[in-house]
Amino acid sequence: LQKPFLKIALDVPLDRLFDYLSNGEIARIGQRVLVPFGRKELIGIVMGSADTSDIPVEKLKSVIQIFHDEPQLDAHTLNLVKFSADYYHYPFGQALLSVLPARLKQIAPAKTRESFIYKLTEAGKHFSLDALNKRQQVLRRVLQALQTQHFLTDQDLSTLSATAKKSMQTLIADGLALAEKNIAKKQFVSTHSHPQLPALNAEQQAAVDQILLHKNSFTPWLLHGITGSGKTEVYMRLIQAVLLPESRTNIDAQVLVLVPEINLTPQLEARFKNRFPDFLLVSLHSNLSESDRLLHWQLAQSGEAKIVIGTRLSTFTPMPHLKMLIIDEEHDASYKQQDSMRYHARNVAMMRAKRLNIPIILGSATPSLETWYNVKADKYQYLALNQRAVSAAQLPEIHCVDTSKVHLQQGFTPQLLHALRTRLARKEQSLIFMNRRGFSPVLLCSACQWIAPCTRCSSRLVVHLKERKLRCHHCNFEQKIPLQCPSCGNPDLHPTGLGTQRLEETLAQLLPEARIARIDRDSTTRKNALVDMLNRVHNQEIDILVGTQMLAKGHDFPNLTLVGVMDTDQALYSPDFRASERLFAQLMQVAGRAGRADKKGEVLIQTEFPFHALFNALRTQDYVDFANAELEGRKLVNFPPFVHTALLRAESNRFTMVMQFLEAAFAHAYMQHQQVTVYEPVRPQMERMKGMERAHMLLQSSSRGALQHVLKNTVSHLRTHPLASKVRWAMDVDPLEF
DNA sequence: AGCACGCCGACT
DNA sequence: GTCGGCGTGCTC
Repeated sequence: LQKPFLKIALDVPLDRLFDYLSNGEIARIGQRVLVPFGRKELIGIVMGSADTSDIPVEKLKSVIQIFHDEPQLDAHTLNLVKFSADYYHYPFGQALLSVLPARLKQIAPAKTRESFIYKLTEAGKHFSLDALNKRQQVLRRVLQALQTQHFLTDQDLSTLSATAKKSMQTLIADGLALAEKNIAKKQFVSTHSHPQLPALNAEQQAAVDQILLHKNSFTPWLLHGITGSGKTEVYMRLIQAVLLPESRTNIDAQVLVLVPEINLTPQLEARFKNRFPDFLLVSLHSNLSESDRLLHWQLAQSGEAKIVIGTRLSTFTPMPHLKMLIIDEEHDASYKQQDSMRYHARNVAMMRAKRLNIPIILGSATPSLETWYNVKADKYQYLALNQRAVSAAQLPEIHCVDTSKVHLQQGFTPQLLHALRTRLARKEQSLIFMNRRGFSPVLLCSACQWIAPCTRCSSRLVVHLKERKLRCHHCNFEQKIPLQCPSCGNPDLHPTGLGTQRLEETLAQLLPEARIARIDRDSTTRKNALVDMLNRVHNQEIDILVGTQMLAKGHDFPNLTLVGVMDTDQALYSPDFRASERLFAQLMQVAGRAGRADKKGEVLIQTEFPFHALFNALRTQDYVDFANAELEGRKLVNFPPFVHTALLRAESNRFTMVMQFLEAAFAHAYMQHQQVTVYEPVRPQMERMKGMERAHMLLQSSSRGALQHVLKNTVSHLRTHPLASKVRWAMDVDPLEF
């Protein structure tokens, strides 16, 4: 680009590009630049050039620096971000800059950390340790390590000794060792030998064959496999086929695997690394340090990393040779970004696959209804894995226990207690699962029914007995437990409701001989606490596990044969129309924890509604039945996925401003298009949050195009509205929660 | 969003 | 006398 005016995208909430004078150097589209902006300097991305500018020339500033030595963002990535920014009605510049790792948004030129691997020279190989002075201990150890391990990384050295790097420099100076600059091999090379591939069952083989028949064109697949049916093995076979094609035409292929935002990433990563020792694999998630994040991102962008495993934030990572997309647990809610650009990673990935004309595989045991709807509409191809890959493993038996008909002992039915005692006697493990929502213990006054509220949120404070504190789970506000009721002065205040803490204590009382561990957000805040706890479970040091969602995923406990589900009834009749979909997915997952090895599992669900359709479908582990019925219900009341929705969210410390803003939006959007229904602004369940008053306005249409049209007009109108800068607002397209 | 400029109240 | 409150307006 040699034209005099450059169009630059910047990380500012103004939905336009900014014109700058070229500094005379040749800039390319997608290149990183440094420009003056107001009183500051900002990093921007070159989006184009022009011979003219709408801004008077005297107001234009000049580009400060063009980062010539860096690779620029490719056209596909730029287009994908452009599409997403339009679809989610978010300023393009902010969307684009958010794709970059934070290091690239800083002014200092991004330096890739130099790293080396160290080897012995020929002289070093024949060097005898006896020639060393007795006091040169570190030197001796480094040499010894080199002679046994062929090469060492910087990381190896630092674990060897704090001064090992110095010793290595001595060895290099003496000509005994040499350093090879090699980013890629640094911490990624695995010394494992090729493992024996596990045999595929017929369904797995069919899935692999089918997908590979269409591996060179855009084909969305739903891989529907129950827990333990071997979805991951199917992914790995596909990756292998894409990275190592028989007709070596694709030698530069890359694969992106998206996973939910939970701590199973390290396990999955290890499994993939072990399977593909010859391919550079990198991960991208929020727990990486900034420098690792940059390094991994650059390795993906350069094409050196062949496999990228990442959470939602890696959706837009540039990958020049991307040949296949895999979305594991595609129904997981963590794929939806809940702030800034509120994109859905699965849907963006779908668009990415379409534009690249490559296959995309959505894997799940309990697909989202949206995906199921697309399967039924023949938009996605359907593949089922109905057998557990370990053939000896059996499905658990699922029973409901009617809590309305029996006497409860502190929340427990006699049946569940009996089942727990049986496992204790048999030295098997049990899991007590509860849905956190609404069943945390609150502080209740026995005289006037006062319940301790949060002053900043419309929620109740949760009792934490061990810390003797009340805490808000939304804003982390804390206070001491009051000695008497602030409303009537009654000193008799007690915790009510079944929190996990109370559950743990109750169980300890009822089953004093049991060794109990509680796993939830409070008990696992310490680093490694979760890992320690899981290890204790594996070592049979725990009889009963008590916990929330965290337990439902990814952990395999061979000796666990009973799952008790405490109380989930509020989700059955929740005002949130997705609550039952989530509950079903959760219970399917937690049921999968029971009896994974050769021991048959049992699941006991305590409920007042044992004949609810959801439990019927669960008993037979029949997702298809459940999904069809649920879809039918959504169709009757015209809910997603039968209509497309968008939610204009707004909040401010002053409620009247929120409403004024939303009323203005309503007036503008209402009756703008006959196919789009606009609802009056209303307050959400959580009307107040962190001291902010909230409200929102729903827009809905059976036509995505019509809805987009109204959203576009409304958002651009709102951007110039005087209240837009006083109210915090966001357009949430395809919202998950209302 | 930042970050300025700008005009009115309680402080060494 | 000034330090600082946050209202308004701009950024190529």
